[in-house]
Amino acid sequence: MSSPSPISETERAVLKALWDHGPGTVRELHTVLLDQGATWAYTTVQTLLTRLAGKGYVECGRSTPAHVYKAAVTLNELLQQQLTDLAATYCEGTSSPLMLALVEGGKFSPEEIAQFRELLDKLDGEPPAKPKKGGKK
Amino acid sequence: MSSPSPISETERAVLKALWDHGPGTVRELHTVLLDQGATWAYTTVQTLLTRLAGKGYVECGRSTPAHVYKAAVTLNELLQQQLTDLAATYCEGTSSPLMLALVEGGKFSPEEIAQFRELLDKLDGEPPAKPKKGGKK
DNA sequence: GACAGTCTACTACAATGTGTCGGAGGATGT
DNA sequence: ACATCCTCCGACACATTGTAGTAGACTGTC
Repeated sequence: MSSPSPISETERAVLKALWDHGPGTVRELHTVLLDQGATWAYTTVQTLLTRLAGKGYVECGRSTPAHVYKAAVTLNELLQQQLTDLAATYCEGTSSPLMLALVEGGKFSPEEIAQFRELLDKLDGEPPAKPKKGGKK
Repeated sequence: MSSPSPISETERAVLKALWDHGPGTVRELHTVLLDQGATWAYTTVQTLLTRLAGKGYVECGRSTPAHVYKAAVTLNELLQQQLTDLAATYCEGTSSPLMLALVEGGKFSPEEIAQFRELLDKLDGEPPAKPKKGGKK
């Protein structure tokens, strides 16, 4: 079920490079990463990419001459996954404790708070895509 | 500081037992866990407890005859820590992307949404609980 | 068609982290 | 003093992670 393979530190760095830089070949990503200060060998990046692909976080386009890798998940999706995982792990799947902790722990600016309100409004307005009967509104 | 030692699956189970059951000795916790279906040996629980203590998640009261262990963090604190960690890892420390993902991903009930609004109101009302000196702009 | 350069696939390996305990030796109650 | 119960330390196999080398397929160019 929801056993999202964990992403390690280094794998994350590669995934981020993919997000920032967009799809690319091993060589391209390797260059990008070196520019960012990494010191890995070409093959290391390749391994990382392969592992990431194995875990489903990136896709590998089999083109010529070199494979092109691209992120298979967005940052937002990844966050959602992690959050879901947290909820499952600690709160029997419910998310409200997370929300509580987030609001309590995160120091948000008034602007952000306002933004969140809008988010909530939107949620309220158009519930899920499934029209639950009894529009209790 | 920001390197909260990770808690493993099994360690988490023990921590949960501590939360649910309250402070207790190794033997007590062991019993509780067996009841919950675990099949660990007494010493396994002990190891887990020790590791948890080493990581700072539980405290060990040196009483006679057996040490009494108790959780050193609450669920909420742990969640906050994990959330902070997530934010640091993926969003350069900002929490709003998390909020966004949470709201988008979590299917909240109208009641919960209303509850969140209240939370936000509270935040809004009494902003900086800590008067940071030197009004950093 | 042979060569040099580029790629991918496969393999390796040490360092950690995890899951699981066993046994030695000290403290305790009777 | 004896039977217990407890803690401390050490152990071990297995999975994951970080890091990379090598062999062999491909390809564009004389």
